[in-house]
Amino acid sequence: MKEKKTRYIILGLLQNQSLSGYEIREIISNSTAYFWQESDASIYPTLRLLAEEGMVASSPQFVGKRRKEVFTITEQGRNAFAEWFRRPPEVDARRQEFLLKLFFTTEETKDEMESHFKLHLRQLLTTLEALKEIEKRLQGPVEIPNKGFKMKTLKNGLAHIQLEIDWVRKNRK
Amino acid sequence: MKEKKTRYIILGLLQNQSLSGYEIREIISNSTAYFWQESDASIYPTLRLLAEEGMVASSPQFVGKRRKEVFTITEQGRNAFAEWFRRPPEVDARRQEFLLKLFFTTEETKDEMESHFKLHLRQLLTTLEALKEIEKRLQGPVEIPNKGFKMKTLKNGLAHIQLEIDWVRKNRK
DNA sequence: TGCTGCATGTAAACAGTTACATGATTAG
DNA sequence: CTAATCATGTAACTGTTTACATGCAGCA
Repeated sequence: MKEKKTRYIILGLLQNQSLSGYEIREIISNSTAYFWQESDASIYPTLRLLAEEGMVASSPQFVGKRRKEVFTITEQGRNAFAEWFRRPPEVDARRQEFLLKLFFTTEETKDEMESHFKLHLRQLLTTLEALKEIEKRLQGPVEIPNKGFKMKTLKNGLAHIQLEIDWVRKNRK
Repeated sequence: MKEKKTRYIILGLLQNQSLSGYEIREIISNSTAYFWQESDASIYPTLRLLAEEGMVASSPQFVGKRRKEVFTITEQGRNAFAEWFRRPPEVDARRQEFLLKLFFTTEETKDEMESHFKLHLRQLLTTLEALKEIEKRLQGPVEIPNKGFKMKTLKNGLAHIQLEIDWVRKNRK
């Protein structure tokens, strides 16, 4: 029984504030993307779907002349979110192409793998920086509801990234 | 540019040996599934596709009276695999429902999250055991081509699982 | 004038999963 | 005899991505 998970990150973000599709995209891509990604194009259709189902209500807002469609969660939406939250999280399908390539590495291809290691490390360091940025923001005086749990989520990411960096440094050569 | 990745794990497994669809399924579900999963139903159609493309050749084999369709990689298949191997691994779409729920936890829902932690821990311990089993097999005297790289892949998994277990133990309560 | 960022969307294609279906063989 | 395992498959669905498309506003 598969079911569109995109719904829940949207409903989750709408718990504490009304947001436009664009704002949701922004939040996802620079704060939750490290543990939950969505492609840009998936936001708008899902918002429309949620609106049709009565999970969110939309109303146009204007900043100057620029129109924005702002979405607010409804009581029904809150219930659907709570119902999802209670369900045990599904184990996520692991598909790590980097490890698949490592697994299939041979004496003949180990130099190619070595270059994948290099790239992997660079990407990890970039991600690490990004996460540290978020950490700074989160540690700052900003008011964020349920900061503690968001911090825990972040720390989990930081720990895995740091482990992976150490592992890469030990295993490449 | 998305492209069926299922092809490559199949081609990879066929590098050193000819296998039937069923055997491929078995290998995936009890040895690579920890970093690369495939649903059972995806194997057979992909094998047929690969056969149509000339990447694999199939020939019926009989064990007693039982028919088995055994697949062998072709030169073309080896080239396609090598070409894939050289390409930089794509960053995998992270979608960790457990973390998404942690991120959205509030004072009101923290008990529910606690029960998710419990289940998560149990699942981690099960996975840890399974990985240790594989480790034992791998450390044994069995002849496995390019053992070293397979061992590295495994150790990576073990390290992350162990980290996650420690993290869970620190963060639940 | 042209570029960047804000803002919203659609159509088509594709990958992957679920659920179902079938039958042979072997071990207890 | 019957349950488990070996063995192979398909149809339908659905979630997701890719690529494309549009237009306004502000700034240099």
